[in-house]
Formats: sequence, structure tokens, C-alpha cells
Amino acid sequence: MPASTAASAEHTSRDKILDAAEALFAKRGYAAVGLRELAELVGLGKSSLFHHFRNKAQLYAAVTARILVSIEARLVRSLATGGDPVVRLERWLDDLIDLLTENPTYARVLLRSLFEDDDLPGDLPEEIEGHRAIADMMAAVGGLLREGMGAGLFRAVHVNHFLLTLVGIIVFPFASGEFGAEVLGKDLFDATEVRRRKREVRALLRSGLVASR
Amino acid sequence: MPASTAASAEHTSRDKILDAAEALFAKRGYAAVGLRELAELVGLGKSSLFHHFRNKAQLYAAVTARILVSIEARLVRSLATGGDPVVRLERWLDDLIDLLTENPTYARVLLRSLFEDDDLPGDLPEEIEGHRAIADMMAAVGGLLREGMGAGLFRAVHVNHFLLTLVGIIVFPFASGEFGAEVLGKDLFDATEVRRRKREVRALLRSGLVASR
DNA sequence: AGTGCAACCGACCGATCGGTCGGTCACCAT
DNA sequence: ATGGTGACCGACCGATCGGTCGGTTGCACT
Repeated sequence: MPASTAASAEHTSRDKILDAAEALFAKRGYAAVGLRELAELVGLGKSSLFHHFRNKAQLYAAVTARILVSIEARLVRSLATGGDPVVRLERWLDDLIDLLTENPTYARVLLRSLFEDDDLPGDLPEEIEGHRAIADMMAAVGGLLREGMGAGLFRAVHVNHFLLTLVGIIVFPFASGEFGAEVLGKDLFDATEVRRRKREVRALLRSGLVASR
Repeated sequence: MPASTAASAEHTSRDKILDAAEALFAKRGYAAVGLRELAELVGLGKSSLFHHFRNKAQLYAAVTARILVSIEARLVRSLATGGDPVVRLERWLDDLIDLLTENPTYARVLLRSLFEDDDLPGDLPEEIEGHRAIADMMAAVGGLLREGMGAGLFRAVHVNHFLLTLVGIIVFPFASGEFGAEVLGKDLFDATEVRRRKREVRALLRSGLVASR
């Protein structure tokens, strides 16, 4: 099965290119991926890549856009579901962790796109489609925090700083590769370790964010 | 003044190369940095780089080793100073934030070296000198956490997961570049924003880690 | 005066880079 | 049958990559 998000086991060449490119970009970053290598991995000639994507930059944009949009789609749905702010925030975090662990490439691509999309070769299409999606989602979570604070459920935090904190807590570990595994002594993507991580994040927020009754 | 750690305003060519390479590697990563560009930035011919470093990989290793060792040196000293675990942990976090903000390239180089040093071109010297230093420091902080838990000062946390959490909280924001600035609405490296970040991190740990008396 | 050496340079190398071009092939509509 | 088209390919291009080589300075030491 492909590393794709959902069920659609489409095996069109375009999707196979995107899947392979996603894995390579996640592991090594934009500049270190060669198109010959990618083509060979997919089982196509290098020229064929250009039949599906105008150039390398747009291929990269397509890869990240697919991921960012899929993240936003799933998590906005999660945020929109009912419950008080505590429940909704915890569900959001749970769903985000699920998403990142079900698709092990996501965290790295996401992190890379968050902190190194600036200064890529110049021919990127404006900004990567999907950055807006992520920004919107962050804004929604920010609103959730404010709502919880207003209701007296959360202690007073600086919302924007707390958003950065949340992203750092959730995304970094799943992108940290060998370092994370070394610190942890185990593979972070193991089911039991994922469960443990969820528990720890929840516990931290329960005591560190949720107002004591 | 150079982006170097401390006072030593040495202006040897070797140091200038390291400084410039540090900036470039931090901004764009290993693969995207060309040696011609680096040489021109320093004001040398490209061949001269090879007089000071055997090849690109070793130059990269020297850059990151310099940073990792300097981080470890300063923070181990910070950890060794007295005080109860709460005080020592907070001082460690403060000093780490100081270090990362005084040297804006550090967070990115550190993050990169944590999650993408795997699979670089093969001629790296074993492992990068300094990875051990960081691992040792993480172990020391782990011991600090355990000590605090044993003394009943900290609530019960999964130490290794908490270490990952701490790194994510501290390092990621200062490496997040444009994304962080967009979320925050301000430049994270501004003095007032740094102060705010310190305050927020402290507050999170006070309520989220320190046991409620 | 002469020797050695660190620092530096321009010219060059093979390899690889992203990207182009002309063409083949299978399939589908008319 | 025939024209069109989407998918694909090998050969090739200029540019750039990391790295080498031979040589020239200038300073230190004797």
C-alpha cells in the first residue's frame, strides 16, 4: 500500500511520483533529491517526470500542498466537532498525532515546509498552496485557546507563543528521526510509544494549560 | 562582529569560513550550499577552502561540531551550578534560550543536525563530533528530571518523552523562521519577545511539571 | 641568500544537475 | 484507415557541482 493518506489506492503514475517524491523530500530535503534517482525509484524515465510536472519546484510544491491540505482537511473537521474547548483541543492533538504517525513522512515534510520554504530556488509558484490552510488552522486553534481562556477553562497564556509551543511539542518529535529514537530508546512510531506520547502530551496540557478547577 | 559564540574576535580565514558556512548551512541546509558561493562570501578563491578543510562534508562537520560543543559547554556549566531541581531546570532553559537567541543560526543548525544528519553524503567522519556532547547533556537533564521526581518536586512524567517535549518547545520556535514570525506576528528574536517566550515556557513548566506543593 | 611552509589562486576535471527535444507507442474517436 | 492525444523514452544541452593540480606569493627561520 502507498504512503498516501486515505483509502484511494490509485496507482496512476502521477500518484506514484508524488508518493516517491514525498518520501525522498522528507528524508533528505529539496536540494538533495535528484530527479534521476526519483525517476528510477518510480520506474520511469526522467523525462516522464516533466510530463506530469512542469519542473522540480512545482513537483515539490505539489508534494507539500497535498500533505498540508490533507492535514488541514482532517484537522479542521476535528476542530469543528462539538465539545468544550478542553475536549476539542485534546481531540485536535490526538488527531494530529494520529495523522503524523499514520503517515511517517508528514512530520518531516511539514517541518521542512515550515522552516525552510523560504529561499528555495526562485521558480516556486507564489507561495505553496496549503500554507494558507495551515495558517488558517493555526488561527482556529488560537481561537479555541482564546475561547477556553474566556470561559475560565484555561489559564492565561500568550496565545501565539502557546501555538508555537504546541507545534514544537507535537511535530518536532515525529520529525526528529534518529535523534528522537536515541533519546527515547525506542522507535517513536511504535504503537505503544505513540500511545505513551499521547498520554504525556495530554498530561502536560491537563496540568499546564487547563485551569485547576 | 561575527556570529561567533564568544568574545574571541579572531579574524583568521578559517574562522571566517566557519562563520560564513554556518550562516549558509543554517539558512539552506547542506546540499543547497555551493562552495563557490561560500568562497565568494568569505572573499577567498574556492580552492582555498580546501586548504583549511579536506572537503565539504568535513567543513560541515566542523561547523556543527563547533556549535554543538559550544552549546554543551555552556549548558553543562549551567546544569552543574547548584540549586534544587526546579531552579536548575529553569536556569537551564533560560540559558538555552539565551544561547539560541544570541546566536540566531544555532537553532537551525542544531535542528538540522538533530533530524537530518542521517543520510548525508557518505564521507562524514564517523559521527559528527558533538553529537555525543548533546546526548550527554540530554542525559544530564534526564537525571535532573529524575532527581526532581524523586524529591517530589516534579510530577511523574515519562522522562525521555519529556526530554523530547522540552527540545521541541525550546528549539523549534527559534528555528521556525518565517512560520514562527507569522504565527507570532513579531520577530521571535526581538528582546521583548524573547523575554515573553521565557516567561511562557517557565509558566508552562511551573504548572505543567512542578508538583502542586 | 636560501629554504621551508602556510596561504592562496586560476585553470581545469569528471560527474551530475535540472531541463529540452524529437520521436515512439498504444489507444480512442471518427 | 486515420488523425489526435496522453504517456513515455533516449539522447542531448548548458550549467554547476565538489574536488584536484601546479604554481605564486610572502613571511619565518637559519
